[in-house]
Amino acid sequence: MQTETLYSQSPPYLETLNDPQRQAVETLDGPVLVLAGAGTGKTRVLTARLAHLLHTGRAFPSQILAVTFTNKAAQEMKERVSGLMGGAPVEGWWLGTFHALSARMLRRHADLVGLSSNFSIIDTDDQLRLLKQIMEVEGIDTKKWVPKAMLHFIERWKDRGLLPAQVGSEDTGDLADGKLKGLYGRYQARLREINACDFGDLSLHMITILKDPANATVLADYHRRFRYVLVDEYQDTNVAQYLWLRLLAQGTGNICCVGDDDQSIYGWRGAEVGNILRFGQDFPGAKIIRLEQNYRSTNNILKAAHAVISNNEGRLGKELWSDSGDGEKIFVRGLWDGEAEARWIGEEVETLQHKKWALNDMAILVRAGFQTREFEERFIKLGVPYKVIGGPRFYERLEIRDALAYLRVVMQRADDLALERIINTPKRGLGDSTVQTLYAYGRAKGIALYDAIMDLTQTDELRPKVKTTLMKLLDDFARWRSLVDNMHHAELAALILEESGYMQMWKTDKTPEAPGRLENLKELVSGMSQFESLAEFLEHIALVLENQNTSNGEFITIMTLHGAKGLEFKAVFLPGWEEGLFPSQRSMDENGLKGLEEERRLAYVGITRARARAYISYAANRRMYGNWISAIPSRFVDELPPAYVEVSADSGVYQAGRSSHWDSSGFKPQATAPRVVAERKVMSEDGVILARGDRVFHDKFGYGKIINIDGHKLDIAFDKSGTKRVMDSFVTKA
DNA sequence: AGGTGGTTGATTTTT
DNA sequence: TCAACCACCT
Repeated sequence: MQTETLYSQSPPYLETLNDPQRQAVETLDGPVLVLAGAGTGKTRVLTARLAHLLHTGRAFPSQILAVTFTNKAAQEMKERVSGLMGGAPVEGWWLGTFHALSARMLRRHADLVGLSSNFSIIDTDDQLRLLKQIMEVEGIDTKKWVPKAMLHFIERWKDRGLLPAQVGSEDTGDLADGKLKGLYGRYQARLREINACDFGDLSLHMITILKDPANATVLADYHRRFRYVLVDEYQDTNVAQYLWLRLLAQGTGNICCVGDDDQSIYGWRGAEVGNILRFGQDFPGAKIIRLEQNYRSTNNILKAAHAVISNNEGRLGKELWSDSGDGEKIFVRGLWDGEAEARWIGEEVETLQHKKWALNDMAILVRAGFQTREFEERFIKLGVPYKVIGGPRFYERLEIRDALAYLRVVMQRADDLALERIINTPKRGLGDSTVQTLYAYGRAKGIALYDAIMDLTQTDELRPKVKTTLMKLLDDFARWRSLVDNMHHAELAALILEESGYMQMWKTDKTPEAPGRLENLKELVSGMSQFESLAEFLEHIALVLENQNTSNGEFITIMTLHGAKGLEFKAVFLPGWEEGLFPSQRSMDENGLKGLEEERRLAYVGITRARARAYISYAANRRMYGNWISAIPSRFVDELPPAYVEVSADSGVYQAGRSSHWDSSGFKPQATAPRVVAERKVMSEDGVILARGDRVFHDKFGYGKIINIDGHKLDIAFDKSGTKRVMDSFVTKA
């Protein structure tokens, strides 16, 4: 691709860009939305744009606010821009995730929302414990109202930028006996008391600060500071983040958002596709630039993906193309059951290996985590090395969280959640009842647990043994705290873990996990050295720590579709394309058309991960939660145009496409309602014509009666296994 | 404090 | 089906 430097007047980072890319880089003023389709060189544009701002002298690094969603993206941007700028590290700019940047700002203004600047950032686990405690105090039945579900509502309110007072009572309904709004208020108050924020608070508090006229100088200061705002993955922003961006970008109005509405797949955790769809209205005078030339996939793959996503209504619209030729068709395969599916994929993987394709070039992308098992079992049997991406992160591990809790209490004695976590770990004989007494006292006095212990150990209210233990614990913490400034934090951490008896606890533990946990603790301590201070380390743990993929070598990747966003593989396997599994029933039940469209975007993401080959499969029977479900192929399979796919099916399995003319009469799948088409003649396995009311026999479910006919799909009330939907070719007339 | 049986309920995940 | 959680028991 390296051509003559005929246009060498322009800086090198501009030369290899295509026209729209170049436009996206050079349109610096005013609001710009770059609609960057999959594989269209988004990162190149982002980094070139940053380089351009610096190169042209439009801005110093410190005048640029560049926001990403993940630390990985932030890191990559940092490295690549520095590469474009001739290797010099770019210092002093505001580049990071929404959360990290918000935290950085909030630490400067914490007092404006009643926090002090050393606030803790709590994770989901702590959030849940906190809410549960509040619910118990408020006398709400935590069986009937599951704290996790209640927390979900609170988080969605936060995502929408709503403070407790702004939540409409119609939003809460009878949730938690109609007390959820109040619980949200208590939850926020409690967070303030323990000087902590949850993730949502980071942006929420900043919005509160920035939009309060009393803090006009703070806002003005940021406006003066940030001349250019750049946002990656804009389709994943929630309303609070949108408000945050709008407030900060108001100064110059120079905001550039990059994203792809067709790849918005995080609606369930508050992302608002509407943000990107409404960009033109939200930022008047906005330029919209489309990147549609794809450098990743063949045209068959792009066209098939486009055909699927075209069924969505809420789109800005864009069609990818490539100059790399049509390539191979997508393989669509129907199989008998999940096991057959795994076997088939295993065979295809081996075939590709014989063709000298590397395992690292292949991935299996599933809708839900439980689907990985069948493939793991198969690959173990075949001796094919694989790796499942996902699962618990390092810092989510029990022992790491315990260790961090010790450090948190050292740093911030008001951190009740942390103290509660380790007060009796290792076992010190401080049971539930003791903790309850301490909490009750603290609540009554309105003081932190730590201070409650200080008070109560001065009295005779506690049993002597408990009192001594607590005094010893306070003593320990006081000593550790006194060492913070005089000792290297990694050493201090090791000392704390040793002196507290925490290390000893795992050394004496005889469970098989214990050695691994000790290993992790050592890793934690040694990993601390690369940070300046304990405070910086804790911030990093809370906001920045990545799941590192350290392992190398040859393996096929198994992961969820969500996890695959942004990645690409030469060959991609997409199993489980069945109604109910993908699109997920729950998604459709809970969010109707919106849910279905998000599932469809997920399908789009999946297909567009493939460079050269894509395999899509569905099983006619699948075991779910212990019983067999007969499944029908996903509607997304039907949405793949025959021209771009090669369809085949095991004998006895309904073949998508071939006989799909049954629904070719202008019939469009509906979002929520079951498909209903005119009743017509259908045939059993042996060619006998079936009608509603007929008794039939099914291999797995036994005898039953047809209660409804929908195309080739029959609703059958089985005598033993209830009503199920099966394909006509699976039954015989009884 | 530690073990057991019975119930429940079960996507997607970053920070 | 199966794992996680909790109430209850020893």
